[in-house]
Amino acid sequence: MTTRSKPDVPRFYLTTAIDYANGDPHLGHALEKIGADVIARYRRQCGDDVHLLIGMDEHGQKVQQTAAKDGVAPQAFTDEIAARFQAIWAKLGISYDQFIRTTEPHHKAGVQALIRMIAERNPDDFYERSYTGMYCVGCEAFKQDADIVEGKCVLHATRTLEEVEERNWFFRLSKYQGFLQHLLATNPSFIEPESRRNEILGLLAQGLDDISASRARLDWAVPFPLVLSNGETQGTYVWFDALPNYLTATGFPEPGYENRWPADLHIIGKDITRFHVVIWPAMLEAAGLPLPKQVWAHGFVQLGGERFSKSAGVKLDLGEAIDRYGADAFRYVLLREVPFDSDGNFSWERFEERYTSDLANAFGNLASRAIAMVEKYFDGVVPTALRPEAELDDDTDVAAYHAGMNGSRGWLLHEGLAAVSRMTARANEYTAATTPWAVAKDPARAAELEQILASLIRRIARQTVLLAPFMPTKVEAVWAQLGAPGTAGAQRIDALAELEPAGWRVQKGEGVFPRPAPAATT
RNA sequence: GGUCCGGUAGCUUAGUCGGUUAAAGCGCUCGACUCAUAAUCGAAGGAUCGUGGGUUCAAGUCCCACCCGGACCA
Repeated sequence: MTTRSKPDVPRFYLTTAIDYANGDPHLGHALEKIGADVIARYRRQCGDDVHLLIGMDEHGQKVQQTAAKDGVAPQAFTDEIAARFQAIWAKLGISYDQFIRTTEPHHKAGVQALIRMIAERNPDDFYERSYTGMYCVGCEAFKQDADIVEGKCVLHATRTLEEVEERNWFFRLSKYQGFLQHLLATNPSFIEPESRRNEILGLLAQGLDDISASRARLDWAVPFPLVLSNGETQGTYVWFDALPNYLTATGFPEPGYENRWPADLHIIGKDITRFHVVIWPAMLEAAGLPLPKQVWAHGFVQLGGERFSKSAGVKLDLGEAIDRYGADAFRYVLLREVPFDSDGNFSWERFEERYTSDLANAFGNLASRAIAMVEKYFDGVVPTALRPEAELDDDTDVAAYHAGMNGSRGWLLHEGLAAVSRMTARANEYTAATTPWAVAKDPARAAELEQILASLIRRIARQTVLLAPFMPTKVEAVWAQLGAPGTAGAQRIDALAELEPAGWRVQKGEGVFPRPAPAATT
């Protein structure tokens, strides 16, 4: 065992899909990164040593062509795209620990090392094969007849298909079919949710074809380390370049990478499940490396009921969405509205409704009214009092929150938020039922009043901690108004019972979630 | 064309092994309250559970076909 920074702390290495450097970040990218960030923050608040990886996939013919069209070098082109992605992640508060780019020298060396490792361990796994077909530059793939209309690819009608014969390195994926079937049979949670696992099982049952690992005419790529028999050196094909980023990010093949690898969780979109659950484990197995513990495929966001797409003009300006009520509100609404295990919808209308009802009216106003009463009746100092029994009702929801957040039943972040919402509603009901403003009028009921307000502040403090992974900035404003020590984000999220607000000096300030102006409705 | 997933009140969803009047939130309507961000609390209304068959004493919940949406593969 080599040393690591925090030897006695459970580590948690999670990754997101690297994004293709051929356009701007959009809502779909944001959903994945926000979800991953929430999980990362949650685990940090559970005390884990978390490493969140995010990055860019920067090679490929399409990038090269787009750059050429813009009259810039590919590296300069991807530098700018990467900067734009990073700017958005910063704006969204994504707490990534590492940002990998596949054009980094270390990544390129790592990809080559992995390929060589496979070739040494399993000399038959890479072989040469020639192939003839219609090649679409847009797809960077050969197309079948069904996808060709009038000599053009149906997905890229503006580009001309080329008939191409080429000799490539192939990877013997078919050899790993049994291995993969065994993997999913013995370790079903390797891919979740279940619907995605079924998809892969169906795919495996149909049988696997070998896949191409290198491509001709692929200049903007990692040079494939094996030379073809005709002396040609080709570029490494996309998946052999992109997938290993999770591994090369740990320092592979340099010593010490085992401290991080294998990853605990790959978070990806449902469209690339196949690559992460079939090709990637097969590559690792071929190289004799450990497999990641789990792949989680989230769904897609639709926009206003329509499929998100650049070409159809159905898109949402991320910057505008963030500026509306701030990054935190956007993070909250997105994860509340879109189930993290399936598809969901996002619209400005829902955004307004969610923000107003959940954050401004329910949670924001709850904090506001409780803090105001502590100021008014107790000069701002939270009284000491025994917990009312009614507070125990929250325990079920706290448990439901953790169940949604810790992956035990899948990564159901929306259920975590729903649980907090129920706690907020319960606190408002409690306030209405106990009527502290009426109790305050009777000096004989002082003890009762103390209990009510201590309970309310304690509940709000708990909810604030539970919300911290979702709204890292806003919760600190609430935390400060509660007069709580330290920061909400530093609180152990799995030790809420220890939160005791007696003696805190509250201070009411500006509403943390101001109600939108009536005219703001779109 | 094949595989997989989804189609439940205006909207978003929950409905575990099939079993009493199909549940919740938001929105809408009415009532209450006044500590609070015209917020909150309570109540009411609102669903032929995509369509058509079938199995069953009993189906949103199982089977078949079809329609619609999505993803992947070809």
